[in-house]
Amino acid sequence: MSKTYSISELASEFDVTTRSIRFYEDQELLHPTRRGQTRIYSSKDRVRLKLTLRGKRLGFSLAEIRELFELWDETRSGSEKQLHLMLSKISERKAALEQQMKDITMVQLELESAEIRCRQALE
Amino acid sequence: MSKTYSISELASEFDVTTRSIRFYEDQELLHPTRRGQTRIYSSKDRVRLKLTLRGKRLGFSLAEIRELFELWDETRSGSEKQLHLMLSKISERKAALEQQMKDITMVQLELESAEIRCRQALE
DNA sequence: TCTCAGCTTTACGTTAACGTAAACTTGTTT
DNA sequence: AAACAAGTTTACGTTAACGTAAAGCTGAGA
Repeated sequence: MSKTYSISELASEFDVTTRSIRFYEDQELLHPTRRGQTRIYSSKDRVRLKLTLRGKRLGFSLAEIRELFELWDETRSGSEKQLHLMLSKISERKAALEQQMKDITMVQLELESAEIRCRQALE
Repeated sequence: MSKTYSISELASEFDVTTRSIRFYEDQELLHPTRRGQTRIYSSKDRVRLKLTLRGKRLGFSLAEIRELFELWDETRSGSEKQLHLMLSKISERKAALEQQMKDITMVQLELESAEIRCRQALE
């Protein structure tokens, strides 16, 4: 038996509300089992939560994240068509991330020069 | 007289709707002048629109973007306090961007391995 | 003069991602 | 037994960032 987690453990570890975690389940990003009516999260669920939050920080919608999860799961048993779909989704994402990298670099430069301007204004 | 732009010029250049551009004005991100009732955008407005869209791609809210614009403008005439506030806002933003860089790198790695897995599944 | 593209304002509608409150169960401690 | 912490469902509320009519003004061309 590998490790399991309660909802509040995950909530405090990743600093999100239990409401959010349940909402992610509602959106089918997580699939905890139950002991009685209580949710039990596997380490797979934990990883998915981490990935979800990371995706959110990058501006992915929950629907997009879910789509990637599903495609990923289908990859094992995926038809050739599914696999090509996955590959195209992946390259979409990669392109978006490269654009973000560029954006970040630009904004960092702007922040640098803003900082210099501030420091000069302070003499 | 430096160059000016109509709303639809900017809309098509940056591939946003005129609705969005007017909304950004409503949120005080842009300050076009008028000729009659028609909006005239300066090249400063154009730059701000570009920065706004870049900020959005990075997950900044319009309110945050506006805050940075305002602080930036106040920097010229800013008191020492204002300048220090700006500096702290800047370092906040820089930290967030560094986190995003890390996130992107992680997700890129994951996408890479997903891609490899797909290609292997295709033989 | 008419029309028509392009601009305008006003204002209600929509979606995503939760927040918040109410009312309930279940296990544990006093 | 009583209370308390931690979990649950149900469901309405909220905010951001626009979408989408509806209805009107305005200058250039046929």
